Amino acid sequence: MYIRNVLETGFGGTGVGFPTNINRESRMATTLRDIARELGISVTTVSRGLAGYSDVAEDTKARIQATADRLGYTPNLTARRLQKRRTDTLGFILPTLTPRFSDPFFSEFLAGVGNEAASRGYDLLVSVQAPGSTEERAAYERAAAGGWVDGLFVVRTRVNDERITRLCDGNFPFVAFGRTECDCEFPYVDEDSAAGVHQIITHLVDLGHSAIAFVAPPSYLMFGRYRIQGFYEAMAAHNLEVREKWIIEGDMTQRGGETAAQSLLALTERPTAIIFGNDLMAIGGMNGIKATGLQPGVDIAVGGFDNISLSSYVTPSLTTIEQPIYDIGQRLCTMLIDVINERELTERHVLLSPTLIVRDSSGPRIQAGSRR
Amino acid sequence: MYIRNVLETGFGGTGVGFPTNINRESRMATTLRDIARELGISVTTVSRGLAGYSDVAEDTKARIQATADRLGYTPNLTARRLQKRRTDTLGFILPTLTPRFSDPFFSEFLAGVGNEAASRGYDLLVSVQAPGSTEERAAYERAAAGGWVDGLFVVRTRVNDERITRLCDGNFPFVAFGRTECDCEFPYVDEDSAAGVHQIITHLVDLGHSAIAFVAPPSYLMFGRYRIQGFYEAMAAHNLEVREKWIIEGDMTQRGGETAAQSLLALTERPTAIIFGNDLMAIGGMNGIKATGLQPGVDIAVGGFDNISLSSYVTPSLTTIEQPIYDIGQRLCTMLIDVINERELTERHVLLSPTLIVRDSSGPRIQAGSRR
DNA sequence: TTGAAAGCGCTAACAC
DNA sequence: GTGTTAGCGCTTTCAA
Repeated sequence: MYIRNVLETGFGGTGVGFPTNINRESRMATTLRDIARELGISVTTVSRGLAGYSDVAEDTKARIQATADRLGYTPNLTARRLQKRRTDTLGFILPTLTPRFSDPFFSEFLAGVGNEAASRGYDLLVSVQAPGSTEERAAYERAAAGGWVDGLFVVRTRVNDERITRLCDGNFPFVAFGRTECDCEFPYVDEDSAAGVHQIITHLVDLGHSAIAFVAPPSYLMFGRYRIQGFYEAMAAHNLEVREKWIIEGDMTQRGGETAAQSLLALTERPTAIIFGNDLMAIGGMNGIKATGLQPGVDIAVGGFDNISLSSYVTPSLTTIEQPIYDIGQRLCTMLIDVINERELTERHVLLSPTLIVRDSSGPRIQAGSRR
Repeated sequence: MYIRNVLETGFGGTGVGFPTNINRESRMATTLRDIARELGISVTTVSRGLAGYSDVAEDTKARIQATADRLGYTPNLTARRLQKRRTDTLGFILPTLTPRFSDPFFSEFLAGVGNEAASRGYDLLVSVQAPGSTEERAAYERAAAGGWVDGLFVVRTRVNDERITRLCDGNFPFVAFGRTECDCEFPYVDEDSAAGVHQIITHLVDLGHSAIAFVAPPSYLMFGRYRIQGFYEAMAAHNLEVREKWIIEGDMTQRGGETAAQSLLALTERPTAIIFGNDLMAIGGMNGIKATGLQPGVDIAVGGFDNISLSSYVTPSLTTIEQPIYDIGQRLCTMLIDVINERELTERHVLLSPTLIVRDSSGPRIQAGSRR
């Protein structure tokens, strides 16, 4: 009726092109009611016809479908969500250390999650928040309150992760990439970081190294913790001395790796090999090494962690531990959807065995003590 | 009442711990009605009190707020959205060429958009779809139908971009990173790619190069088109001959750059310089060059495009054209929010001037004809 | 200053 | 098979 009036009293007279500001009006979406009115049947029947219920006559169904198509009907998701009390949306709160971050970790994870979500009919809501910030907490609070998203992905788990305790307390559906030391049980996928460090250290020892330094990920991150622990264990297992000066905490960025490498090389007693907590730092670190006039892979062995796609394209190519981020994203997505739908998970706790990728940066076999 | 029954007939008897499956129930969120009932006032008043309307008595307001806090009230966004007919959500359909993509472009853009969106109170809905696929089309169709998101970001615009024509036709709010050749007007931010190619070619010419090859971005992408055009123009401006064999279309990945470089070097008449359509290809390309025994930055000059954060960390460091992706994302986000709220944009069409970043890969000045 | 009523668009229980 | 009724949780006239 309202619309009728508008059309009838159009300023331009009939047949004359409307000014563009009419567009807003014309964008009024068709609803079930429009179809119902058009066909002279009830909204309910239209709803069920479209949903393919068996208790709707075949020919009514066909007529409904036809007018729906003609009118370009698309269901109003918001209304449907309100009614069904689920959003069919998965949430992902990206913990970015710096605002202008650019970590391949996230884009790869996003791809894995996103593809899987799309193919399962779920949307993905992404929020960018600094780890530990008030805003981050607020975002989790909002999620846990319900109605925002049906479930959450938690990545880069922290040693004492209040995000996770919060979600556990609220009994909100979520899955995590990584474990924690919190006292709660939740579904996760993680890579056995400690085992990864073991592998790379064994590799370096095999090559003749014993003076091995470690540029660790932040220790508040659970995988940082595991990698550091793994470092100590592996060194002990090989009867190697660990010098505290040879362990530096990095910030996961290239820049951080560069600085760390340089301060390591500025020591009077230099290591002959450096393991970096992630590939980004390793790549930056190799630059730092070059800047001091040494050659990574020749004068200093370098190892990374993650096997990001660029790691085979740097010079020297990076020896690293593979972490199948894309697959983990995909898998976590499947798990989360199962959790949301209260299906039993076949595996609630997945611990993946890492693979060592040997490339050039770890260099050839050396004679003990042959380095400067 | 329903719940009452459940509680009253609980199997365990009173005082006995409930089985964990009760949690689902306990997660029932507090609504306005709960607060209203608690206070013995109407839902309307609660709603307005919380919204801070001036026509609610100060002390009622305070009491409302207090119980809201106590009960841990969070508004049900879905209900609010249905009522307000806006989602406060921005959409971003990520066109990933390969499923397991890892393009720093996207994570940086996402960071820019995401931070801005968060600070403006908007959510970001991300969907991952192969460019040109049926699914991608469906996603845009759904968006244009309304109710899914309030506005869209379109990135990596295509020469003939049906996403854009669709959105224009439907008069749906969106902004684009890039222009198109479609016959419609829309708000965008773009970098002057042609000017960028000009700069890098001038730089190479200054260094003594004349045999310049180009590994172009896909020509269906608008910025690919511009960069190719820019290449021809700049070569013409410098009176340089363009050999068709020296122009190869790449796929924007490292692998693609590597292959392209190798086929270029396999020619009997080799270029002395190669410009790549983006940094990822340039990095891969440098690897391809090394694989044939030549040194990028010494035997062959290399230029990239984008200035991704890794480009200063590869060896040799990459001479490239800067593209401030993060800032563009931020700016586009502001624009989109303005479009959604029907505010006049100060600038509907932004064309940024690129900056040349000279590093090592373009090498030193050469004598004409001094290369093998 | 507060409340009753209507409605956003959809689905579902329950008649008929 | 189809329609009636109710309701998801919220906002917003309009009266009181």
